[in-house]
Amino acid sequence: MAFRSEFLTILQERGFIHQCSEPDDLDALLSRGSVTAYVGFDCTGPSLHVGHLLSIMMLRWFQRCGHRPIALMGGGTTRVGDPSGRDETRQILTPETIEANKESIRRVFARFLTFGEGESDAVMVDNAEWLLGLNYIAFLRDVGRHFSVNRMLSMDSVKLRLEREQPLSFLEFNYMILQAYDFVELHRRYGCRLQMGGSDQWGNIVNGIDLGRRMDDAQLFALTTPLLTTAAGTKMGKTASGAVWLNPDLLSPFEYWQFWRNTADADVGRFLRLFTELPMAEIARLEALDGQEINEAKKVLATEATALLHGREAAVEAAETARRTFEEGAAGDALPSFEIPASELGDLGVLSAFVRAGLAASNGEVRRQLKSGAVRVNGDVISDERMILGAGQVGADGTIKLSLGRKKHALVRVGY
RNA sequence: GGAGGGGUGCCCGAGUGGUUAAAGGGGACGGACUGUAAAUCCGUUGGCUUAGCCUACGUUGGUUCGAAUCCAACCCCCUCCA
Repeated sequence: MAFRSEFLTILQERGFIHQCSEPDDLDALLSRGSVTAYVGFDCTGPSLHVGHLLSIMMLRWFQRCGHRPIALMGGGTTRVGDPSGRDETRQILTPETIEANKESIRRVFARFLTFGEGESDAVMVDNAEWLLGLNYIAFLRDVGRHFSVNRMLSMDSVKLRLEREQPLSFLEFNYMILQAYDFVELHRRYGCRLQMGGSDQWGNIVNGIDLGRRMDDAQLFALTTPLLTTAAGTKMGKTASGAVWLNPDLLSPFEYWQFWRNTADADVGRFLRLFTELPMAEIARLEALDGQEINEAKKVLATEATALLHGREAAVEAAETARRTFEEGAAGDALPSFEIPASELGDLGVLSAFVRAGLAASNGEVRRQLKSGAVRVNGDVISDERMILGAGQVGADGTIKLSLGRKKHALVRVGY
Protein backbone atom coordinates (compact mmCIF):
# COMPACT_ATOMS: atom_id res chain seq x y z
CA MET A 1 0.00 0.00 0.00
CA ALA A 2 1.07 3.58 -0.49
CA PHE A 3 1.48 5.76 2.56
CA ARG A 4 1.13 9.51 2.73
CA SER A 5 3.25 10.14 5.81
CA GLU A 6 6.96 10.60 5.27
CA PHE A 7 7.85 8.21 8.08
CA LEU A 8 5.87 5.21 6.89
CA THR A 9 6.87 5.85 3.30
CA ILE A 10 10.54 5.71 4.20
CA LEU A 11 10.13 2.68 6.44
CA GLN A 12 8.25 0.85 3.77
CA GLU A 13 10.64 1.50 0.91
CA ARG A 14 13.58 0.55 3.10
CA GLY A 15 12.03 -2.69 4.28
CA PHE A 16 11.50 -1.99 7.95
CA ILE A 17 7.88 -2.96 8.16
CA HIS A 18 6.78 -6.44 9.07
CA GLN A 19 3.42 -5.85 10.70
CA CYS A 20 1.49 -2.71 11.42
CA SER A 21 -1.80 -2.27 13.22
CA GLU A 22 -4.43 -0.12 11.54
CA PRO A 23 -1.95 1.30 9.01
CA ASP A 24 -4.42 3.80 7.53
CA ASP A 25 -5.18 5.43 10.85
CA LEU A 26 -1.53 5.48 11.82
CA ASP A 27 -0.60 7.00 8.47
CA ALA A 28 -3.20 9.71 8.95
CA LEU A 29 -2.00 10.41 12.48
CA LEU A 30 1.61 10.73 11.36
CA SER A 31 0.62 13.03 8.51
CA ARG A 32 -1.28 15.34 10.83
CA GLY A 33 1.62 16.39 13.04
CA SER A 34 4.24 15.38 15.53
CA VAL A 35 3.71 11.98 17.13
CA THR A 36 5.48 10.25 20.01
CA ALA A 37 6.62 6.64 19.69
CA TYR A 38 8.72 4.30 21.76
CA VAL A 39 10.85 1.22 21.61
CA GLY A 40 11.71 -0.72 24.73
CA PHE A 41 15.17 -2.13 25.35
CA ASP A 42 15.82 -4.72 28.00
CA CYS A 43 18.98 -4.52 30.04
CA THR A 44 19.92 -8.17 29.79
CA GLY A 45 23.45 -7.58 28.57
CA PRO A 46 26.25 -5.07 28.89
CA SER A 47 25.58 -3.72 25.42
CA LEU A 48 23.00 -3.74 22.70
CA HIS A 49 23.91 -5.63 19.54
CA VAL A 50 23.13 -5.47 15.82
CA GLY A 51 19.83 -7.20 16.46
CA HIS A 52 18.68 -4.01 18.17
CA LEU A 53 19.89 -1.84 15.35
CA LEU A 54 16.70 -2.08 13.31
CA SER A 55 14.69 -0.60 16.14
CA ILE A 56 17.25 2.10 16.76
CA MET A 57 17.26 3.05 13.09
CA MET A 58 13.48 3.32 13.17
CA LEU A 59 13.66 5.72 16.08
CA ARG A 60 16.24 7.72 14.18
CA TRP A 61 14.08 7.97 11.06
CA PHE A 62 11.14 8.81 13.28
CA GLN A 63 13.01 11.76 14.71
CA ARG A 64 14.26 12.84 11.31
CA CYS A 65 10.65 12.99 10.16
CA GLY A 66 9.89 15.48 12.88
CA HIS A 67 8.47 13.16 15.51
CA ARG A 68 9.50 12.49 19.09
CA PRO A 69 11.18 9.16 19.86
CA ILE A 70 11.34 7.59 23.31
CA ALA A 71 14.01 5.08 24.17
CA LEU A 72 12.60 3.10 27.05
CA MET A 73 15.10 1.34 29.23
CA GLY A 74 13.70 -1.81 30.79
CA GLY A 75 15.13 -1.26 34.23
CA GLY A 76 11.95 -2.69 35.69
CA THR A 77 10.91 -5.33 33.16
CA THR A 78 14.39 -6.82 33.01
CA ARG A 79 13.89 -7.90 36.58
CA VAL A 80 11.10 -10.11 35.28
CA GLY A 81 12.49 -11.35 31.97
CA ASP A 82 10.78 -11.52 28.61
CA PRO A 83 9.95 -15.11 27.62
CA SER A 84 9.23 -14.08 24.01
CA GLY A 85 11.01 -16.27 21.53
CA ARG A 86 12.94 -18.10 24.19
CA ASP A 87 12.92 -21.77 24.84
CA GLU A 88 14.43 -21.44 28.25
CA THR A 89 13.88 -19.41 31.33
CA ARG A 90 15.93 -16.28 31.38
CA GLN A 91 18.46 -16.15 34.09
CA ILE A 92 17.28 -13.85 36.84
CA LEU A 93 19.60 -10.87 36.97
CA THR A 94 20.43 -8.99 40.12
CA PRO A 95 19.32 -5.36 40.37
CA GLU A 96 22.99 -4.38 40.43
CA THR A 97 23.71 -6.15 37.14
CA ILE A 98 20.65 -4.59 35.57
CA GLU A 99 21.69 -1.13 36.66
CA ALA A 100 25.21 -1.65 35.34
CA ASN A 101 23.87 -2.93 32.02
CA LYS A 102 21.51 0.01 31.76
CA GLU A 103 24.29 2.51 32.24
CA SER A 104 26.41 0.72 29.70
CA ILE A 105 23.63 0.49 27.13
CA ARG A 106 22.25 3.98 27.28
CA ARG A 107 25.36 5.64 25.90
CA VAL A 108 24.83 4.20 22.44
CA PHE A 109 21.61 6.12 21.90
CA ALA A 110 23.36 9.47 21.85
CA ARG A 111 24.96 8.33 18.59
CA PHE A 112 21.64 7.89 16.87
CA LEU A 113 19.23 10.31 18.51
CA THR A 114 19.23 13.93 19.58
CA PHE A 115 18.11 14.26 23.17
CA GLY A 116 16.80 17.41 24.77
CA GLU A 117 13.75 19.34 25.76
CA GLY A 118 12.52 20.42 22.33
CA GLU A 119 9.41 19.35 20.45
CA SER A 120 11.02 16.47 18.56
CA ASP A 121 13.94 15.87 20.89
CA ALA A 122 14.36 12.30 22.00
CA VAL A 123 13.54 11.21 25.53
CA MET A 124 15.01 8.39 27.55
CA VAL A 125 12.98 6.89 30.34
CA ASP A 126 13.27 3.86 32.55
CA ASN A 127 10.22 1.78 33.38
CA ALA A 128 11.68 1.06 36.80
CA GLU A 129 10.28 4.50 37.53
CA TRP A 130 6.70 3.28 37.61
CA LEU A 131 7.03 -0.49 37.88
CA LEU A 132 9.13 -0.87 41.01
CA GLY A 133 6.68 0.95 43.22
CA LEU A 134 3.54 -0.88 42.10
CA ASN A 135 1.23 -2.22 44.73
CA TYR A 136 0.38 -5.82 43.94
CA ILE A 137 -3.30 -5.88 44.84
CA ALA A 138 -4.00 -2.47 43.39
CA PHE A 139 -2.25 -3.44 40.18
CA LEU A 140 -4.17 -6.68 39.88
CA ARG A 141 -7.46 -4.85 40.32
CA ASP A 142 -6.67 -1.98 37.95
CA VAL A 143 -4.70 -3.76 35.29
CA GLY A 144 -4.87 -7.50 35.88
CA ARG A 145 -8.64 -7.66 35.46
CA HIS A 146 -8.28 -6.62 31.81
CA PHE A 147 -6.23 -9.68 30.96
CA SER A 148 -7.75 -13.02 30.13
CA VAL A 149 -5.56 -15.95 31.02
CA ASN A 150 -7.27 -17.90 28.28
CA ARG A 151 -5.92 -15.44 25.76
CA MET A 152 -2.55 -15.12 27.40
CA LEU A 153 -2.10 -18.86 27.05
CA SER A 154 -2.63 -18.56 23.33
CA MET A 155 0.10 -15.93 22.89
CA ASP A 156 3.12 -17.28 21.03
CA SER A 157 5.57 -16.49 23.79
CA VAL A 158 3.61 -18.67 26.19
CA LYS A 159 2.27 -21.26 23.79
CA LEU A 160 5.75 -22.08 22.52
CA ARG A 161 6.97 -22.97 25.98
CA LEU A 162 3.94 -25.01 26.83
CA GLU A 163 4.02 -26.94 23.58
CA ARG A 164 7.65 -27.82 24.02
CA GLU A 165 7.05 -28.75 27.62
CA GLN A 166 9.55 -26.15 28.72
CA PRO A 167 9.13 -24.46 32.05
CA LEU A 168 7.48 -21.06 32.21
CA SER A 169 7.44 -19.45 35.61
CA PHE A 170 4.67 -17.22 36.83
CA LEU A 171 7.24 -14.46 37.00
CA GLU A 172 7.87 -14.62 33.26
CA PHE A 173 4.18 -15.11 32.57
CA ASN A 174 3.65 -11.61 33.91
CA TYR A 175 6.04 -9.98 31.51
CA MET A 176 3.49 -9.23 28.84
CA ILE A 177 1.25 -7.52 31.35
CA LEU A 178 4.02 -5.25 32.50
CA GLN A 179 5.00 -4.36 28.96
CA ALA A 180 1.38 -3.64 28.12
CA TYR A 181 1.20 -1.41 31.15
CA ASP A 182 4.36 0.42 30.04
CA PHE A 183 2.63 1.43 26.84
CA VAL A 184 -0.34 2.84 28.77
CA GLU A 185 1.95 4.63 31.18
CA LEU A 186 3.93 6.20 28.33
CA HIS A 187 0.69 7.26 26.71
CA ARG A 188 -0.37 8.95 29.92
CA ARG A 189 2.96 10.60 30.59
CA TYR A 190 4.12 11.51 27.10
CA GLY A 191 1.10 11.08 24.88
CA CYS A 192 2.91 8.17 23.25
CA ARG A 193 0.76 6.56 20.55
CA LEU A 194 3.03 4.09 18.83
CA GLN A 195 5.20 1.25 19.98
CA MET A 196 7.73 -0.27 17.65
CA GLY A 197 9.94 -3.33 18.01
CA GLY A 198 11.03 -6.63 16.54
CA SER A 199 8.48 -9.07 15.20
CA ASP A 200 8.77 -11.16 18.35
CA GLN A 201 7.30 -8.21 20.24
CA TRP A 202 4.03 -8.15 18.30
CA GLY A 203 2.07 -9.99 20.95
CA ASN A 204 3.37 -7.84 23.76
CA ILE A 205 2.65 -4.65 21.85
CA VAL A 206 -0.87 -5.67 20.91
CA ASN A 207 -1.57 -6.38 24.54
CA GLY A 208 -0.58 -2.80 25.25
CA ILE A 209 -2.94 -1.53 22.57
CA ASP A 210 -5.83 -3.49 24.08
CA LEU A 211 -5.01 -2.31 27.56
CA GLY A 212 -4.86 1.30 26.38
CA ARG A 213 -8.29 1.02 24.85
CA ARG A 214 -9.76 -0.61 27.93
CA MET A 215 -8.22 1.64 30.54
CA ASP A 216 -8.02 4.98 28.76
CA ASP A 217 -10.14 4.56 25.67
CA ALA A 218 -7.03 5.42 23.67
CA GLN A 219 -6.15 4.34 20.15
CA LEU A 220 -2.60 3.08 20.20
CA PHE A 221 -0.55 1.57 17.37
CA ALA A 222 1.95 -1.21 16.79
CA LEU A 223 4.66 -1.50 14.18
CA THR A 224 7.17 -4.32 14.00
CA THR A 225 10.26 -5.07 11.98
CA PRO A 226 11.03 -8.38 10.31
CA LEU A 227 13.28 -10.83 12.09
CA LEU A 228 16.65 -10.32 10.52
CA THR A 229 18.19 -13.37 8.99
CA THR A 230 21.04 -13.66 6.58
CA ALA A 231 20.48 -14.93 3.08
CA ALA A 232 21.77 -18.27 4.35
CA GLY A 233 18.81 -18.39 6.70
CA THR A 234 20.76 -18.04 9.90
CA LYS A 235 20.03 -15.50 12.55
CA MET A 236 22.04 -12.41 11.93
CA GLY A 237 24.56 -10.98 14.30
CA LYS A 238 27.40 -13.29 15.07
CA THR A 239 31.09 -12.90 14.59
CA ALA A 240 33.87 -15.30 15.40
CA SER A 241 34.09 -13.86 18.87
CA GLY A 242 30.38 -13.82 19.59
CA ALA A 243 27.65 -11.23 19.35
CA VAL A 244 28.08 -8.12 17.28
CA TRP A 245 28.04 -5.62 20.11
CA LEU A 246 27.46 -1.95 19.59
CA ASN A 247 29.62 -0.79 22.49
CA PRO A 248 33.16 -0.08 21.30
CA ASP A 249 34.73 -1.59 24.42
CA LEU A 250 33.17 -4.94 23.50
CA LEU A 251 33.67 -4.80 19.74
CA SER A 252 36.12 -2.40 18.17
CA PRO A 253 35.10 -0.19 15.25
CA PHE A 254 37.42 -2.23 13.04
CA GLU A 255 35.76 -5.51 13.96
CA TYR A 256 32.39 -3.88 13.49
CA TRP A 257 33.43 -2.70 10.05
CA GLN A 258 34.62 -6.22 9.24
CA PHE A 259 31.27 -7.67 10.25
CA TRP A 260 29.51 -5.57 7.64
CA ARG A 261 32.24 -6.11 5.09
CA ASN A 262 31.61 -9.85 5.27
CA THR A 263 27.96 -9.55 4.37
CA ALA A 264 26.75 -12.15 1.88
CA ASP A 265 26.19 -10.87 -1.67
CA ALA A 266 22.49 -11.52 -1.45
CA ASP A 267 22.12 -9.35 1.64
CA VAL A 268 23.92 -6.25 0.47
CA GLY A 269 20.96 -4.31 -0.89
CA ARG A 270 18.71 -5.14 2.00
CA PHE A 271 21.33 -4.15 4.57
CA LEU A 272 22.17 -0.91 2.79
CA ARG A 273 18.51 0.08 2.99
CA LEU A 274 18.18 -0.87 6.63
CA PHE A 275 21.50 0.10 8.13
CA THR A 276 22.62 3.13 6.18
CA GLU A 277 20.95 6.39 5.27
CA LEU A 278 22.19 6.47 1.71
CA PRO A 279 19.62 7.64 -0.83
CA MET A 280 17.61 4.86 -2.43
CA ALA A 281 18.98 5.64 -5.90
CA GLU A 282 22.55 5.20 -4.68
CA ILE A 283 21.63 1.92 -3.03
CA ALA A 284 20.00 0.70 -6.20
CA ARG A 285 23.23 1.43 -8.07
CA LEU A 286 25.38 -0.33 -5.50
CA GLU A 287 23.32 -3.47 -5.23
CA ALA A 288 23.25 -3.84 -9.00
CA LEU A 289 27.03 -4.30 -9.08
CA ASP A 290 27.95 -7.68 -10.44
CA GLY A 291 30.29 -10.43 -9.33
CA GLN A 292 33.44 -9.20 -7.73
CA GLU A 293 32.36 -5.58 -8.06
CA ILE A 294 29.81 -6.00 -5.32
CA ASN A 295 32.71 -5.87 -2.91
CA GLU A 296 32.67 -2.11 -3.48
CA ALA A 297 29.11 -2.04 -2.23
CA LYS A 298 30.12 -4.03 0.83
CA LYS A 299 32.83 -1.53 1.65
CA VAL A 300 30.36 1.31 1.37
CA LEU A 301 27.95 -0.58 3.60
CA ALA A 302 30.67 -1.22 6.16
CA THR A 303 31.89 2.34 6.22
CA GLU A 304 28.44 3.92 6.35
CA ALA A 305 27.15 1.59 9.05
CA THR A 306 30.30 2.06 11.11
CA ALA A 307 30.14 5.84 10.68
CA LEU A 308 26.62 5.90 12.11
CA LEU A 309 27.69 4.07 15.24
CA HIS A 310 31.31 5.06 15.80
CA GLY A 311 31.64 8.26 13.80
CA ARG A 312 33.04 8.96 10.35
CA GLU A 313 36.63 9.15 11.51
CA ALA A 314 36.66 5.71 13.12
CA ALA A 315 34.89 4.28 10.08
CA VAL A 316 37.47 5.65 7.69
CA GLU A 317 40.28 4.38 9.87
CA ALA A 318 38.69 0.93 9.94
CA ALA A 319 38.35 0.97 6.17
CA GLU A 320 41.98 1.97 5.78
CA THR A 321 43.14 -0.75 8.16
CA ALA A 322 41.14 -3.30 6.21
CA ARG A 323 42.60 -2.08 2.95
CA ARG A 324 46.16 -2.32 4.21
CA THR A 325 45.58 -5.68 5.82
CA PHE A 326 43.57 -7.46 3.17
CA GLU A 327 44.56 -5.75 -0.05
CA GLU A 328 48.23 -5.13 0.65
CA GLY A 329 48.88 -8.01 2.99
CA ALA A 330 50.39 -5.55 5.42
CA ALA A 331 48.80 -4.38 8.67
CA GLY A 332 46.69 -1.45 9.75
CA ASP A 333 46.68 0.49 12.99
CA ALA A 334 43.17 -0.45 13.97
CA LEU A 335 43.84 -4.16 14.16
CA PRO A 336 43.28 -5.70 17.58
CA SER A 337 46.55 -5.63 19.47
CA PHE A 338 48.24 -6.18 22.77
CA GLU A 339 51.46 -4.81 24.14
CA ILE A 340 54.49 -6.52 25.62
CA PRO A 341 57.65 -5.01 27.06
CA ALA A 342 60.77 -5.53 24.95
CA SER A 343 62.21 -7.60 27.77
CA GLU A 344 59.60 -10.25 27.10
CA LEU A 345 60.83 -10.85 23.56
CA GLY A 346 62.54 -14.19 23.32
CA ASP A 347 60.22 -15.45 26.01
CA LEU A 348 56.87 -15.32 24.31
CA GLY A 349 55.83 -18.53 22.56
CA VAL A 350 53.52 -18.53 19.54
CA LEU A 351 50.85 -20.43 21.39
CA SER A 352 50.41 -17.98 24.19
CA ALA A 353 50.88 -15.01 21.87
CA PHE A 354 47.84 -16.09 19.86
CA VAL A 355 45.83 -16.65 23.01
CA ARG A 356 46.78 -13.26 24.41
CA ALA A 357 45.86 -11.62 21.14
CA GLY A 358 42.40 -13.08 21.47
CA LEU A 359 42.76 -15.07 18.26
CA ALA A 360 42.31 -18.39 20.07
CA ALA A 361 40.76 -19.52 23.31
CA SER A 362 43.49 -21.89 24.44
CA ASN A 363 46.94 -23.12 23.59
CA GLY A 364 45.36 -26.34 22.44
CA GLU A 365 43.30 -24.48 19.90
CA VAL A 366 46.36 -22.76 18.50
CA ARG A 367 48.07 -26.15 18.26
CA ARG A 368 45.22 -27.58 16.25
CA GLN A 369 45.05 -24.56 13.98
CA LEU A 370 48.78 -24.78 13.54
CA LYS A 371 48.45 -28.33 12.28
CA SER A 372 45.98 -27.24 9.65
CA GLY A 373 48.30 -24.49 8.48
CA ALA A 374 46.23 -21.59 9.74
CA VAL A 375 48.78 -19.95 11.99
CA ARG A 376 51.00 -17.25 10.52
CA VAL A 377 53.43 -14.75 11.96
CA ASN A 378 54.18 -11.77 9.72
CA GLY A 379 52.51 -13.68 6.93
CA ASP A 380 54.67 -16.81 7.19
CA VAL A 381 52.99 -20.09 8.04
CA ILE A 382 54.27 -21.49 11.31
CA SER A 383 54.71 -25.22 11.70
CA ASP A 384 56.64 -25.38 14.96
CA GLU A 385 54.45 -24.93 18.00
CA ARG A 386 57.51 -24.26 20.13
CA MET A 387 58.47 -21.20 18.13
CA ILE A 388 59.40 -18.20 20.23
CA LEU A 389 58.72 -14.63 19.15
CA GLY A 390 61.97 -12.70 19.17
CA ALA A 391 63.45 -9.43 18.08
CA GLY A 392 63.86 -10.83 14.59
CA GLN A 393 60.12 -10.80 14.06
CA VAL A 394 59.60 -7.19 15.06
CA GLY A 395 58.95 -5.01 12.06
CA ALA A 396 60.10 -1.46 11.49
CA ASP A 397 56.96 -0.13 13.16
CA GLY A 398 57.67 -2.09 16.34
CA THR A 399 54.94 -4.68 15.82
CA ILE A 400 54.62 -8.37 15.04
CA LYS A 401 51.62 -9.39 12.95
CA LEU A 402 49.76 -12.51 14.00
CA SER A 403 47.23 -14.10 11.68
CA LEU A 404 44.82 -16.93 12.22
CA GLY A 405 43.32 -18.04 8.98
CA ARG A 406 42.66 -15.55 6.23
CA LYS A 407 40.55 -13.15 8.18
CA LYS A 408 41.71 -12.81 11.74
CA HIS A 409 44.68 -10.61 12.36
CA ALA A 410 46.22 -8.98 15.40
CA LEU A 411 49.34 -7.08 16.32
CA VAL A 412 51.82 -7.52 19.11
CA ARG A 413 53.14 -4.10 19.97
CA VAL A 414 56.57 -4.12 21.50
CA GLY A 415 57.08 -1.41 24.07
CA TYR A 416 60.45 0.02 24.94
C1' G B 1 1.35 -34.70 48.89
C1' G B 2 1.01 -39.31 45.29
C1' A B 3 2.38 -41.85 40.53
C1' G B 4 5.31 -41.91 36.23
C1' G B 5 9.19 -39.77 32.94
C1' G B 6 13.71 -37.05 32.60
C1' G B 7 18.69 -34.09 33.68
C1' U B 8 25.09 -36.44 28.81
C1' G B 9 30.16 -32.16 25.65
C1' C B 10 28.37 -25.09 22.50
C1' C B 11 23.17 -27.26 21.08
C1' C B 12 20.26 -31.70 19.85
C1' G B 13 20.95 -36.66 20.87
C1' A B 14 23.08 -42.10 21.37
C1' G B 15 25.22 -44.81 25.11
C1' U B 16 22.83 -48.83 30.52
C1' G B 17 29.77 -51.93 34.29
C1' G B 18 35.74 -52.01 31.11
C1' U B 19 38.91 -51.15 24.22
C1' U B 20 34.37 -43.98 26.19
C1' A B 21 37.30 -37.47 26.11
C1' A B 22 31.90 -40.43 25.15
C1' A B 23 28.43 -42.66 18.37
C1' G B 24 25.57 -39.47 15.09
C1' G B 25 23.75 -34.74 13.67
C1' G B 26 23.77 -29.35 14.01
C1' G B 27 26.63 -25.19 14.89
C1' A B 28 31.46 -23.19 15.08
C1' C B 29 36.50 -22.85 13.48
C1' G B 30 40.38 -24.10 9.89
C1' G B 31 42.11 -25.86 4.86
C1' A B 32 41.17 -26.21 -0.62
C1' C B 33 38.42 -23.36 -4.37
C1' U B 34 37.16 -17.92 -4.62
C1' G B 35 35.88 -12.11 -4.65
C1' U B 36 37.45 -10.84 2.95
C1' A B 37 30.66 -13.66 -1.00
C1' A B 38 27.69 -18.13 -1.81
C1' A B 39 27.85 -23.28 -2.94
C1' U B 40 30.99 -27.59 -2.67
C1' C B 41 34.79 -30.90 -0.80
C1' C B 42 38.29 -32.07 3.29
C1' G B 43 39.83 -31.57 8.37
C1' U B 44 39.28 -30.06 13.51
C1' U B 45 36.03 -29.32 17.63
C1' G B 46 37.81 -30.41 26.93
C1' G B 47 42.50 -28.41 29.35
C1' C B 48 47.82 -28.74 30.30
C1' U B 49 54.46 -28.21 31.08
C1' U B 50 50.97 -33.57 25.34
C1' A B 51 54.86 -40.93 24.13
C1' G B 52 52.17 -38.48 29.85
C1' C B 53 48.82 -36.05 33.17
C1' C B 54 44.28 -33.59 34.78
C1' U B 55 39.09 -32.44 34.42
C1' A B 56 34.11 -34.13 32.42
C1' C B 57 28.01 -37.26 31.65
C1' G B 58 22.49 -32.61 37.64
C1' U B 59 24.88 -32.69 43.14
C1' U B 60 26.98 -35.57 47.13
C1' G B 61 28.29 -40.08 48.97
C1' G B 62 28.58 -45.56 48.22
C1' U B 63 29.34 -50.60 45.65
C1' U B 64 33.34 -52.36 42.39
C1' C B 65 39.92 -54.07 40.39
C1' G B 66 37.01 -50.64 37.22
C1' A B 67 30.91 -46.42 36.74
C1' A B 68 28.00 -41.72 32.28
C1' U B 69 26.31 -46.74 33.09
C1' C B 70 24.66 -50.19 39.63
C1' C B 71 22.91 -48.27 44.83
C1' A B 72 21.42 -44.15 48.34
C1' A B 73 20.22 -39.30 49.49
C1' C B 74 19.50 -34.56 47.64
C1' C B 75 18.50 -30.61 43.79
C1' C B 76 15.97 -29.24 39.28
C1' C B 77 12.41 -30.02 35.09
C1' C B 78 8.06 -32.36 32.59
C1' U B 79 3.24 -35.11 32.63
C1' C B 80 -0.96 -36.97 35.22
C1' C B 81 -3.63 -37.36 39.93
C1' A B 82 -5.07 -35.02 44.80
